[in-house]
Amino acid sequence: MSQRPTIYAVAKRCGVSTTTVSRVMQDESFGSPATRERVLSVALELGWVPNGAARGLATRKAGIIGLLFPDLGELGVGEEESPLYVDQVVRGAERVTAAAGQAVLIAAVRASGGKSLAYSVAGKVDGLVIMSRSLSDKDVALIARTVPVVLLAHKPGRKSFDHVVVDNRSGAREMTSHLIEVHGYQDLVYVRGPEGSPDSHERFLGFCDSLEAAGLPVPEKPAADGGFTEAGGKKAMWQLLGSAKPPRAIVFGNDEMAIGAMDVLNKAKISIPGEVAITGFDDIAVARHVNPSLTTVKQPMRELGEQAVQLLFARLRDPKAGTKTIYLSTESVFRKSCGCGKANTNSKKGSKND
Amino acid sequence: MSQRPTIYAVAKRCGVSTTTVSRVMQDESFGSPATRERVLSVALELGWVPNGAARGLATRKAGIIGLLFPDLGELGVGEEESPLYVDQVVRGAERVTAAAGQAVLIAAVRASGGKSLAYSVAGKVDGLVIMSRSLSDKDVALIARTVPVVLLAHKPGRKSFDHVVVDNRSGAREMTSHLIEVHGYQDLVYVRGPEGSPDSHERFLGFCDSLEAAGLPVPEKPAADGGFTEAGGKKAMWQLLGSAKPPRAIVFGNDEMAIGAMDVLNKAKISIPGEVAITGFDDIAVARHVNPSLTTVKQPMRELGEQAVQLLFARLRDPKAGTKTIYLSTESVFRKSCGCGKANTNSKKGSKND
DNA sequence: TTGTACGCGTTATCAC
DNA sequence: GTGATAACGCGTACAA
Repeated sequence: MSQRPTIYAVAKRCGVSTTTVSRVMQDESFGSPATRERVLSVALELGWVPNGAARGLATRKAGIIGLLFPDLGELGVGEEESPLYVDQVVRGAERVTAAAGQAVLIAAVRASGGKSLAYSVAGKVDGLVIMSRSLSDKDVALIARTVPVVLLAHKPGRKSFDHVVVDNRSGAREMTSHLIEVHGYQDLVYVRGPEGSPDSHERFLGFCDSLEAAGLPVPEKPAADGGFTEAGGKKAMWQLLGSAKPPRAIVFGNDEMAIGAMDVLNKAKISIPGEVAITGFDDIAVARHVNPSLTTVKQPMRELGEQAVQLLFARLRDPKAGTKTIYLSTESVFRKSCGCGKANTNSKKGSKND
Repeated sequence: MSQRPTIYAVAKRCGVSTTTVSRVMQDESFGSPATRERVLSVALELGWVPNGAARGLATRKAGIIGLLFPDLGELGVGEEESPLYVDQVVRGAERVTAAAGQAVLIAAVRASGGKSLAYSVAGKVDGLVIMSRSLSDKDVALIARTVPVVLLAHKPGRKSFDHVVVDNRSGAREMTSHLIEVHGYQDLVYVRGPEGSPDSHERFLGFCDSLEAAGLPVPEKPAADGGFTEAGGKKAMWQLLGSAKPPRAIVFGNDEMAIGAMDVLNKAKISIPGEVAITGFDDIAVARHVNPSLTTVKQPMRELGEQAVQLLFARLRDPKAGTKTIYLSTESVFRKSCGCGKANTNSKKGSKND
C-alpha cells in the first residue's frame, strides 16, 4: 500500500482545517467559491480520495450494498448458459445502487468456504441481497441478525424477511391456459426441474391450476424430471416418447430442458409444434434463436435486482418497518414452438410476441 | 443502522481482551482451544461480525477489489446481448478474488456522474481493474495515482500500466487464413464496428495480414461499417449485396453483425456458406444456435477477468515492480457458416470444433 | 464561515 | 498465551 495522502495533507496544503476539506467533499455548495476551488484542486493535485474505511467508520455507513448469489458454475450446469440470470440480477442491482451513489459488492457463495466469505462480506456492507440457493435458511437467519437482508426469489415462507419473488405460478398458469385455450391442446404434461426446487414446484402448481380450470385431469406429479439441464431435457423427452401415448404439448420447467427436448424431437423428425408443442420458462437469450423459436415465460430478472435493492434501501431507512414481499409478474413470450406464428394469436394483457 | 455489537462486547462477555478476540478471528490456530471455542460461540451468539471499515482502517487494506466497466446498456446496443461479455469478465474476476478471500466491488461507469462514482469506488478498494471504454485515458491516469490499476482490454499503448489484452489481431488472422487456406476463398471482405473501435481495427489488421500473406490484394479499409450491432450488420449486408460483385466470404468484426447479415441472407435465399461464407467474432451464446451455426473467434472473457485480478494482486504485493502486459490468445471455433461441417476440417493448434 | 478535538471499531506494538 | 494502548483517517458536535 503506497502512502496515500490523507485529509490532513490536503488541509495543510490548502491552509484550511480538515473540517473544511471534509465538507467541501460532501456538500456541493459549501464555503466560499475560492476555498472550494482551492480544496478541490489540491485534492486533485495530491491525488487524494477520501478513505472509504475511515469514512465508513466515522459515519457508520459503508456506502456499499452486498449481493450474494449461488455459484451455479460448480453445480455442473451447462458451462455458460444457466447462471446467466444471475448476471441480469446483478445488473439490475448495480443500476439502482449506483443511482443512489452507492456501490455493489458481489460474492458467489461456493460450497467450500462460502460461509466464512458471506460473513466477511456482511461486515463490509450496509445491507445484503441474498439470492435463492446461496445460503441455507439457517445461515440466512444468522446473518440477518447482523445486517439488514432482502431475500431474492426465495420462497416467501418466513414473514420475518423482506422478499422479492417472481410469480412463477401465475406465469405457468398463463402459459398453460394459452396452450389449452388458444391452441386447443387437451393432452399436456409438465417436466420438472431438480428435486426440491421451489421454482419448479410453483410452476407445476400453475400448470395444474390451468388443467383444473379447463376441466382436464390433473396429474399428481410431473410427468418427468429434467433436472433443469439440457441433457436432462433430452432424457426426459426420450422417456416421454417411449411412453404409451406421447403428449400433445409439453410444458417444461425451464428453457434449457425445452431446448434439449427440441433437439431430440428435431433429430427424430417429429414436428414442433405440429406433432408436439413445446414451451419453456425463463426466456434465456438463445430461446429466440433455436428452431423453431421457443415460446416461453420471461422472468424480469433485471427488475428483480432493482426491486431488491430498493427494498433494501427502504429497510435501511426504516429498520423497524414491517417486512414486505414484492411480487413481480412474468411475461409470456409467444414464439413458434407452441403453435403461434408470426401473427399475434393471443391478446392477453402483459404478453408479448416477437 | 441497528446497534451492531462490537469487539468490546464480545471481549467483555468472554472475559478476555479485545486483542484475544481479534486474534481468534484471524489466526486459524490461536490461543487455547478453550478460549477459541468461547470466543467463537459468543460471537455467534451476539451475532457479531468484525466491522470491515474499522478493520480496513487499522490494516490499511480494504480486502476489496474494484471492477469498473462501461455501461453499454446506455449506448443503445441490443438490449441484452452485447454487454454480455462484461458479465463473463465479472465472473472471472469474482472467482479469483474470492479464492484470495477478498470481495469484488463492481461499478458501471455511466456518462452521467460516472466519474465521481469512480473516485468514490477508488476510496473503497485496494486496487482497481478498469475495463476498456469505462474511463477516459486522463481519468485513468488520475485514478492510477491513488490506487493500483490494471487495464483490461485497453490498447496497451502506455507502458506505465499493467494490462491484460486479447490478441484480436492474431485471432482475426487465424480465422481469415482458415477461410483462405482451408476453404480456398479468394474474395474476402471485412465489416468493421463503430468508428474508432480499437478492437475492430486490430481485427481488420489481422484480416489484412492474412490477405497479404496469401498474396491477395489488401484493401485500404473495411468494406462496410456495421457498428457492431445486428441492425448494422443487416445494413452492411444489403450494401454488400448491392455492390458489383458480392464477396465470397465475409469476416465480420463481431457476432452480432454476422447474425444480422445471416438473417438477411437467409431471407434472400442466399445459401450460407454455399454462396457466401460468414464468420463472426466473440462467440456469444447464440452463435452456436443460429442457422447455420456461426463460425467465430472466441474471446477468453472469463480468463481476462481472472488474469486481470491476478495481475492486480501481484501489483499489490510488489508496488514497485515493472509493469506487465498479459496477452491472451483467442480460440477459433469452426462451425458451419464458414463451410466446415461436423468433421473437423482444420487441425490448427488452439482451435476448436463443435 | 471556519477550526478544535473526540469518537468510530479494529489491529498492531509492546509489555507481561 | 494474554492484556493494555496507541494508531488508522475521517466526520461532526461544539466552540470561536
